[in-house]
Amino acid sequence: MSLYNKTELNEYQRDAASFEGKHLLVLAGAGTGKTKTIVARAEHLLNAGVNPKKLAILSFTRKSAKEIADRLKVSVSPNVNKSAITGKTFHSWCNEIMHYYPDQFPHHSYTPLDEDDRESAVALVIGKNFRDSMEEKVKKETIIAIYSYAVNTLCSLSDAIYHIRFYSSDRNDPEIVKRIEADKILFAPVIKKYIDYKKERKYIDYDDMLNVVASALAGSEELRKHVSDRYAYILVDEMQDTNPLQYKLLNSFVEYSKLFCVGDDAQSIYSFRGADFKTIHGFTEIFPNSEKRKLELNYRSTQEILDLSNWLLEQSPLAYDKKLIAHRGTGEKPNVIHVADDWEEADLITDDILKTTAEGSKFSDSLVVGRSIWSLSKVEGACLTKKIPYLKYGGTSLMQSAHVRDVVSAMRIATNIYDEIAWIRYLQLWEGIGEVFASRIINEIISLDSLEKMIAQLERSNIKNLKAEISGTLKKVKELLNNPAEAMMAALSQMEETLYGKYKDEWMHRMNDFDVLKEVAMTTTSITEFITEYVLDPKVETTIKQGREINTDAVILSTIHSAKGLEANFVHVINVNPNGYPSSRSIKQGEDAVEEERRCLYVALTRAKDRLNLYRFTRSIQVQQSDGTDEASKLYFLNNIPPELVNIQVPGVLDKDKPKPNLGVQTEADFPDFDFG
DNA sequence: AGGCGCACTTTTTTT
DNA sequence: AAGTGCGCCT
Repeated sequence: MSLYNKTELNEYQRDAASFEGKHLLVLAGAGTGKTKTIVARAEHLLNAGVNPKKLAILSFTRKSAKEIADRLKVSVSPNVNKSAITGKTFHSWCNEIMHYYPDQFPHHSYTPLDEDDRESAVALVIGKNFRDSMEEKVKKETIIAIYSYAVNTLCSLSDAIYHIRFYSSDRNDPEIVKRIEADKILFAPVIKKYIDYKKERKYIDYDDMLNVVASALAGSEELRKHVSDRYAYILVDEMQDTNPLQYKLLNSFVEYSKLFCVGDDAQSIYSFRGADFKTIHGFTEIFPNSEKRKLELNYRSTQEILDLSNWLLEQSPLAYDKKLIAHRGTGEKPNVIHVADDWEEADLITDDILKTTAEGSKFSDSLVVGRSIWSLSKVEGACLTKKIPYLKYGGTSLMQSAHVRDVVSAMRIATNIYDEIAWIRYLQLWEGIGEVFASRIINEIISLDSLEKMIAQLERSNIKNLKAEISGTLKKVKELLNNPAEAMMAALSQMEETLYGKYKDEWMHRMNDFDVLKEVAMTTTSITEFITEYVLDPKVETTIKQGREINTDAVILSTIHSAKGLEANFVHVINVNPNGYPSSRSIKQGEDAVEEERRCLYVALTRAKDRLNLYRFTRSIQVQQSDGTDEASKLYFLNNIPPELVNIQVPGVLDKDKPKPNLGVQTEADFPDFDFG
């Protein structure tokens, strides 16, 4: 069981895990035992008598944070309090800190806004009149991208505008400088209004959670001392994805806590959230009293898989200085498989999965990855028809789907009556109430100081056939503030008829999601806590039962981003086509974006232990051959792939080699008769 | 004027 | 799956 005491660690991993100095960065390539080392470090500390509550185990995503905590619980000695071991995201950690120090953080009780809510809030702030008064249409997505980039990278509005809108242009070009200034005049008032709006309505967005805590800690030595005492040891996974705002947060712990960070610059794929993979190289300069270690021996894959991965990085103009060496030795060459379309692709993949399971492998030995969760839909369909159980990682979670948001909106109103975004959604659900009526009603009630008064005013408004359920649901939920599961079921039963009208045939299917939601609700003690949980940790995995029990063996369908940290015997990477790797979008954005795409594909390739299959469309290759001059074809990552690195399989061509039956010779081409009668 | 249904397009990645 | 645009209905 114990990782640390047994011979499971190599000397480099053990050396890192038992580090005696202050701060350490472990630079570790894919498959070199990054998670193992961080788990061993935690175990080393716990064995030395450190209270598990004093460990902050952090990562960028929920999945990898949970992974470390789960593995630690298995390997740690039985006399350690396992319930105190938790993996946190930076966001959930900051939320926890706010709750420990409620006097320093009045924001601890604010309603958290997820990305969709934030879009709604910015749309409200822009407003129709404001939008019309502007010379050019201001898109809410642009405002959010600029604002979020500025907050996450601690940069000025001008720099953020440059980065989001004029990235590939010359920063000092007078024309660009002029356009940035013009944008500033346009965007600054909207951003100002959004910040004021959050304060007024008691909202807090994802970026605020980090920003509020990082700034408070930076500004108070007293607070830093207290919080550092609470988290004496900070372990950070996926350090290469850490953005400047998170560096600022960590920087408040360098005086009194010890940092232990692991990462791999070649796996940095979160620049859209402000991470810069080069920052990790400056670790020892940024944090005083720190050292660096390296792990280079790969335990996961065969050499053939690593040869292809290494080759991909070597093609980059950037020097990643990575050459993974397989401890396991050699195996099967990666396959590049040509398919006609994504239907054939899905068919081949699912056939392969069935073949491996027939030979004794588990479904979970297969992993299918794609650039977006949406691109995996054909594979999902094929799994359904062939009765292959699967789990989906990434993309829109169950809790962000429309029908769940509908029910949660009633719960949000009951806890924060000024939650305008929830009011808008809730009111528009009901027949006869659209955008205009909803905002008219909200204008009438939002300044009242209790839900009762709001409901009374609502009932006075002249909506014909005002349904009793509109106020009935809210009243019912209000009575159950400390029983989120009951409150949810009550809201659901009152709203069911209306929701059925909205979702029609889909409703029976969507309704099942509330069973999962109810279980989440039952682990919380108030609706406020439930809503925070809902935003910070929405249940992402959609379990498909397929006539089997939940949590049984299943194939994993995942985005590359969500697959980070995963591994599997058989890995299928779909749609490895020109215009996809790198994506045409990234080509427009310039070289840095293209390099991030390269790292994305690298992450995908290095998930495989024994067999790696890459799929690409035959037609996209033909297009490339007839016109090899366009940008997408030139940059395509599989161009000029040395033939000895892969097996290229072309099913159509193989068919041609089969001997053909003798069917006689048609001497003249003709068309069938057409009936003009 | 405002709501609603229908056809149509468009999807990165995560907290 | 969810957003957008358009025309019809109340």
